[in-house]
Amino acid sequence: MPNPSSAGAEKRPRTHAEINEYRRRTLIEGALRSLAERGVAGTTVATISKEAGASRGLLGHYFANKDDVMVAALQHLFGRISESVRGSVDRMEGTSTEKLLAVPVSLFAGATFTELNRTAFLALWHETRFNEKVRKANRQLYRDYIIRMDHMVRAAAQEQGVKIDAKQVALGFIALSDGLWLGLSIHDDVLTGEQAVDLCQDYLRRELRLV
Amino acid sequence: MPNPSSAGAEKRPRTHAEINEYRRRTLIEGALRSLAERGVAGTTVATISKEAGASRGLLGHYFANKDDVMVAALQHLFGRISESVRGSVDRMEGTSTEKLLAVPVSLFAGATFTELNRTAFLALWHETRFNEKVRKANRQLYRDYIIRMDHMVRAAAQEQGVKIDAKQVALGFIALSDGLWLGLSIHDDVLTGEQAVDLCQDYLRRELRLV
DNA sequence: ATCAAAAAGTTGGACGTACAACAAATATTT
DNA sequence: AAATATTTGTTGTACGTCCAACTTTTTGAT
Repeated sequence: MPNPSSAGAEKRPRTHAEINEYRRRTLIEGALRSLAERGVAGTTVATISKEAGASRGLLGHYFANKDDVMVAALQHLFGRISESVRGSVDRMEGTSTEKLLAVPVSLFAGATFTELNRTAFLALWHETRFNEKVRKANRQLYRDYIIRMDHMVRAAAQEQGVKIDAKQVALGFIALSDGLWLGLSIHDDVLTGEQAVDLCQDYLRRELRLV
Repeated sequence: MPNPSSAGAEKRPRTHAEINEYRRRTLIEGALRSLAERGVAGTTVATISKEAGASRGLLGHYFANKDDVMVAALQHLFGRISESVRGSVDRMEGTSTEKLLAVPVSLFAGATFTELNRTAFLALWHETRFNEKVRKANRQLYRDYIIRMDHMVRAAAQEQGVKIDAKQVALGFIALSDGLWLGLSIHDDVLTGEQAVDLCQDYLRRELRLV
């Protein structure tokens, strides 16, 4: 009875409700670990189950099929990152502009910008293109993300008294940060997280006419 | 004896040299089509061969294994795009600044920014992360790409008489355009090619203090 | 120029592996 | 005891690679 590789010494759940929550979570996290380590082609029901410390068959008990695990994994990963960013931005004191500039900091911070998150994201981005269910889930997640960034940019622009196309700037920022996530994911040696933050903040400052 | 799906009415090659060139090319193009249509997990020796109008066994005659086909496909795709961009930029009359601003135009032009190119690139980006050979090939291609962009940015900056970190701006541009390629590849509805060009040119103009 | 031997190109089947999904049996909680 | 959780074995499919047979082009001796 192996435990999930990276879950540490968690107390074993006893009640059905606990078990259910625990298995779902560890299976999803196992899927993310497997995707990060082996990619889409190398991720199988067996590798996911092994990473989750469960048997092959158990996956079928919690998910209808492999595709559904991928959807859940995408939502889990996106949710984790977006909550982390939102949490650290909402918690801080400051103007709308300062909050906007804090987004890239949070996005490229150690807790979020991990090897696992980057590589799993790349794998799921790929999956988005070829898996109908994953594409639909991703579409919704991105829609919300764009709206949220649009609001933040709009607020900051109003604060600075500049008239800009907030939607366009939001899309530019998202494209830039996605590109940096992707680029750094592929070439670890080209760019550091600090440079990525600089590039994003620089972009936002210029659009807000702060430099 | 089926012909390659999209090759049209090409004359059948007769000499061994012609045959060799023809098969290599059609197999690589078949691999790109298969990757674009089916993704990494769905691309098999059989799908590549079918797209190329060849039998399964022939792939082994031209490539040592499937990985080598992927490497060749990446180099082919990257080379095709980079030659297209370089060609249209070198051909034009104008200042270094104008040439730099023409890069995104060429990058998001119809001939280059196709569904096939975008989707195949995403698949190969994914492959880069999990396939040693593909990663090495991609690393070299990107190194050259970064150097080329760095030179162009440096020349434009000198022309405008501004002092900027050319390497940083080059990386920012590459990240932004990669993000746009990726983003547009995933959500066809969010952004048009024209908007992508605007975003890239806007970025470069601000960095060059042109706005 | 001819034509048979050699080389290169090409095919489809065989082999061992591995996959996702299913099923039947066992263990644990309620 | 009933319901739920879990494991292991099974099934049919599909994979990459290898290979022996076959076809077409090239070579070179005449």
